[in-house]
Amino acid sequence: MGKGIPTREEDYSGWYNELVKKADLAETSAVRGCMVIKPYGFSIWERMQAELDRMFKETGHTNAYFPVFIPKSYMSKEAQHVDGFAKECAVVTHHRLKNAEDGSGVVVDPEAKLEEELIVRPTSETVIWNSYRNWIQSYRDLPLLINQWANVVRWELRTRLFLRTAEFLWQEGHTAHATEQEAIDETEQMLEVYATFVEQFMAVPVIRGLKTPSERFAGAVETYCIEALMQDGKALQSGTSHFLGQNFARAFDVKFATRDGGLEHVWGTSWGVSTRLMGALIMAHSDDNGLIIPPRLAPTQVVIIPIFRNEEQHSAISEKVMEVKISLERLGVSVKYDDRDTHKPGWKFAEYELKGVPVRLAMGPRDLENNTVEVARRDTLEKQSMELDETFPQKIAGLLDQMQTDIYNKALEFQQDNTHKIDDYEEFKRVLDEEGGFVYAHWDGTDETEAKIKEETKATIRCIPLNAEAEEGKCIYSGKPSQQRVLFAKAY
RNA sequence: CGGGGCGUAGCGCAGUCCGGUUAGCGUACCUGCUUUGGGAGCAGGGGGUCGCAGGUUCGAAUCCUGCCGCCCCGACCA
Repeated sequence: MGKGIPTREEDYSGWYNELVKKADLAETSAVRGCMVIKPYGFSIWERMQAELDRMFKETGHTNAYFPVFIPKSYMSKEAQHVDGFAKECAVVTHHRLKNAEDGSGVVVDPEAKLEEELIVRPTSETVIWNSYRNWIQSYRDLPLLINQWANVVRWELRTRLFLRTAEFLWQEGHTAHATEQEAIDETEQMLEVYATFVEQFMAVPVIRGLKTPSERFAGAVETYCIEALMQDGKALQSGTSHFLGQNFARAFDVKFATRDGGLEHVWGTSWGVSTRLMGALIMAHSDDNGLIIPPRLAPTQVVIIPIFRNEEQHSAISEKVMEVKISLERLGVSVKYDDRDTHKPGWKFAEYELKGVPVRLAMGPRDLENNTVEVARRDTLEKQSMELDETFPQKIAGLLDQMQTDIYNKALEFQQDNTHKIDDYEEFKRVLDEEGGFVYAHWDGTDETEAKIKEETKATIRCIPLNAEAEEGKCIYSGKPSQQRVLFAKAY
């Protein structure tokens, strides 16, 4: 493509990195591992937030906000939790700077050392459950259904824009329930909310499943996840929903009086999706010309570009375009009219292609004369001339719906074409090495086998699929009996 | 933390081996004219602590020493 972005074929990760930057989604910052999300990238994230937030509220959740700092002692209250996160925590040790005595700048004031260090939250279970102790007294206080939109910090060794950054934006739901079953139902419900969002808005098909014990969230009894397949054949974990059992309730002593006068620990869940979804969106659909954004998430669904030689033509076209714009907006379509005379039409065509605007309308003197407009769709790059009659707005709205479906179906077809059922370990290794994709294979259920396979193939068990058919088989590695196939892939 | 690579204009790079005019090219930016149905053309213009600090030298982007930062590959991870 024109702007020096490598093709996917040449250099997939180079393509991804350059696309993120050239499409104005994000850039690296002065702080190692942290990104600046630029206005266009953030507007897509805001579309995701808006739809997810609506879905959370429809399922009874309310938003709240908890502190970015966690007292160090909280982290160690749940033993597995601290094991999972200890290695990647940013720690605040002082609260003041002072001028250096040699005039070289500012230094940390040793006098200002904190009594107890503060951890910059890598996730908020501990600080939230500490509050829940006071919020929950009785079965009447349950269920407690809270969501938080926040930033978190995990000191990752190697980072990539959106896919893995030291600081990232996400939402984290934290709920408390009177019964185990109700908490499990909540965990499963939120997994389904995520799957629905990713499939219906992001147009990315996902596999719903359970993590193996080794991949489970630190402190969870069970971790549910959705896994998506990217164009390079690698899997991306796109959302997780955890059943916490009574682990955090015990760690933070959160008990409630039951209806019959007893005193019990509450049952918890937590669930989250992050700006990593931006990475999934980019990698699932985009091509060598730039981004492809599904209409339901596109900040701008239709861009209109005028083609004119003089001011007279410009104003005549603008007048017509305004009518079209209003008629589309009436149907809920978001429209941008770009009549800047600082860039030529060809430049704008390339620019909006790079940014993935789903539909482009171009109107020039010829169109004005014939009462037509050129309609180009981003996903297929097809162009056609359409009559500007009273059915036109409906046709564009219909086209956007069609594109949403087509983009999903293309991704689904790719996923199906790259999903294999394999029973022979040599074939298993060959496919993962040469072709990538999802591989369904039998597993004996042990950590040892999982670790060995990871060591030998770099592939991990992405999940134990939900609703899979029971099937007698033999573990692909050990040959021991297995009741069900699990999903293997190399992952981000 | 191990291995490799790189720091020169907003971005992408050449120049460094072998020290020597005023540090150069593409792109982007500014001005003007011509252009405008797929990233325009011509002319003119602005923009540089050559990563930082020290050293060698008449003279350092270039040689020496030390430091810093970034990227890629591994281990860790949403």
